[in-house]
Amino acid sequence: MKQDKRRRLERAGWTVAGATEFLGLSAEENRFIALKLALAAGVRNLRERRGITQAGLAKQLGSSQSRVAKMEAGDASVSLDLMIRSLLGIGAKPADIARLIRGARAHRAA
Amino acid sequence: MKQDKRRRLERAGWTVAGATEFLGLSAEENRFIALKLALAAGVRNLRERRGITQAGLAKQLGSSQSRVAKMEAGDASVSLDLMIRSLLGIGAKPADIARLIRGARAHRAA
DNA sequence: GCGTAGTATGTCACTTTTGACATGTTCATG
DNA sequence: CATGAACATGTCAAAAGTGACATACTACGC
Repeated sequence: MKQDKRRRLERAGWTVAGATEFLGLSAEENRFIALKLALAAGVRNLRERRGITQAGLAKQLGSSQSRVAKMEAGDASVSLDLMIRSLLGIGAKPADIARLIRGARAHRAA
Repeated sequence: MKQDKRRRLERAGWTVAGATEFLGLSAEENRFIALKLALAAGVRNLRERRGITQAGLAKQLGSSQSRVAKMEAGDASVSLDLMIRSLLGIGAKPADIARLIRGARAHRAA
């Protein structure tokens, strides 16, 4: 399970080198990643709900399909800035974003 | 008042070129900036509450005093990533961050 | 099978963000 | 008014993030 989580994170480009907590991620790194993953999921959900494609969203953001894909995959190479911009771009309100963040949990392995 | 707001934003490095809404910022740009400012204020508040200096926080983040100062000033050159990391670094929980975001209002001029 | 629409993944030149440093400001205390 | 501590502002080389593109995978209708 831990191996599984580590592999998934590394797959997404996260450097799982590290320190203290239960998987070698500090409590804060862990929270930060959880938060990004929550937002990533939020983008995908909302986008699908809106019935638009990654390419569509990308165009509307002045970005590219590949970037949107990476974003939704929780790739380490995409910034929170882009995620938040995307959410706003899809029409999420600050309250919606707040909800996503509040709901972010250090995710347990599948 | 509008002039005042514009000047304050430009002072902080924001490119206030633009488009549609009441100050030439689109609704989304506007929300995005408001959100950053809310987080900036949150960092300062929480840091002071903790009684640590900018230099102290910087050290703990592996950053520098000047960057923390810019961040708290809402400078356009600092990313959401750094702000969120800072909040987590000070000990804010996701719920706290969510509260800050939810409370973000497109700020009216002074 | 073949084509097509949507998504995933890798790479890269270009841009933005970064930490570091210098330097300036403010304000309290001797 | 010196000295020091905390904060502000500017600059820059290095690092991280970016859009774009190519290309691959998947699933559906033909």
